[in-house]
Amino acid sequence: MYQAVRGTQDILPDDAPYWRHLENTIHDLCARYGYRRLEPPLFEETSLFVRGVGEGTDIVEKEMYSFTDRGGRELTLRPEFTAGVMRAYIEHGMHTWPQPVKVYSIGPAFRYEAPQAGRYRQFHQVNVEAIGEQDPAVDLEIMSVAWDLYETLGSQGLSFQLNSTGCPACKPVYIRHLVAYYEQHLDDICPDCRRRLQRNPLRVLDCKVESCQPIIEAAPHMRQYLCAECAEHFATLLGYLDLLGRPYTLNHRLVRGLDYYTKTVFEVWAGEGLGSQNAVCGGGRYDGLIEELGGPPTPGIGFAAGLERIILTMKAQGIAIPQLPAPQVLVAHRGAAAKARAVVLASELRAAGIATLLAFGQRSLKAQMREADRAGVRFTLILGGDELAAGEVTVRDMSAAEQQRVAPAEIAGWLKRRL
RNA sequence: GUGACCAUAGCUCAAUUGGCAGAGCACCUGGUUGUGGCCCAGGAGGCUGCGGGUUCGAGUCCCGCUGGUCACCCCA
Repeated sequence: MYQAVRGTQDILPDDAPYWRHLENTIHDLCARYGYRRLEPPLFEETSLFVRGVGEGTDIVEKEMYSFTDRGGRELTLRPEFTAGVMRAYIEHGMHTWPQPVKVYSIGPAFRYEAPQAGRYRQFHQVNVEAIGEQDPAVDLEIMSVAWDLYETLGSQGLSFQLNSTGCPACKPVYIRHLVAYYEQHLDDICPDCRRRLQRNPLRVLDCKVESCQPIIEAAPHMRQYLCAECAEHFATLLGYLDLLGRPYTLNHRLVRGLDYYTKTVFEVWAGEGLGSQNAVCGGGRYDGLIEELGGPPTPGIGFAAGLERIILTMKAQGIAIPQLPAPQVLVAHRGAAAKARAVVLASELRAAGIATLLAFGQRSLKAQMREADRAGVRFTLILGGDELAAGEVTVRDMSAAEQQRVAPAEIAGWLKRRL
């Protein structure tokens, strides 16, 4: 028997209301902040992601769904959104638009990872970007969109983790000091950290091995090495956050897996429901990315949030979602002639804007009533020999268990007054 | 990619030292001639994830594969 490919899943009708509610919330929220939708394609040239995400990252090294198409192009299913959005910014000359260009995207992304709770190979993200403005107020705005998303949904127990990773002027200086510090403790750290020191030194900061913790605690912090510009940017952002009374946790160990981040980086951590995955949202500033991809020097900041993870936390916290409207009328019938009338009646009711179910087959009236009951409709319309002869329709109010005859021409109006 | 645990009906789970594969829910049909929910009766639904092995006999024991969950890793 076929089954969904490892790491992929079906969104079934019982879960669909969560998705719809979440997507509606995102669209409303982005509109409130003046972000417009931009949907890049699901796949791009592989080299775009290699350059954009970074050659040494896990994503590029071992997680991309890459393939060669029939024209010999090297393509990759997007593992994240930012690279594609930046490509679109450059390709469509958006640097000539009013800056910053504020856009968002919703859709699937693909990474070849070991699936577990809250982690899938096809997963969905909302991605929000503000491109072309370096003002820390933009950092604040991006973080506020993320904040408001969770606030609007009613999520509890979230924490905003915040750090600055500096810029090309100060980040390398810090890395040199960090490496120098760690080289004095080579015998005390775990093998993974010794490897990280070679490949991606910042990653030692989020090592979880017990014996590495004291080393990390005593390690130099990025913030001690921020250049004047980065320090001022960060201080201004913190001031804005304080003005709005937004709680955040300064986390000097927060480093992110994608190479393009500069200055502000942040994550939102969920309290429960995600197993060992705690990040429901991650983002930051990427002031060098567009230039790296062949565009003009352009600052930018954005974040991505995982929709599956948001829904998992919503369920874990029992967050209520709006009920989707269900059909309120079912048309039942007895006999071929009545069924023909029922087919027409159902069509007329839908045309009149009344969500209507038609009983299929020619099952007993009992079975059709049972179907109406399970569907939860308020009225069942019955068409049989008697109704045909009288030129009327029987309308049964399911909750009151009362019924009456109504003329077909009046039935739509009769129902509309009561629904 | 590494390690641990797990896999029985659509769902949640039973099945004695290895001895005929079951229940609840859900689904279908009935319980007089055209009426739902509650109740009663019946029915359908399984090559016990897949493939090998041990055995007179395997859902049960062994091996491999696939998938799920968890941890590592990483991230949304």
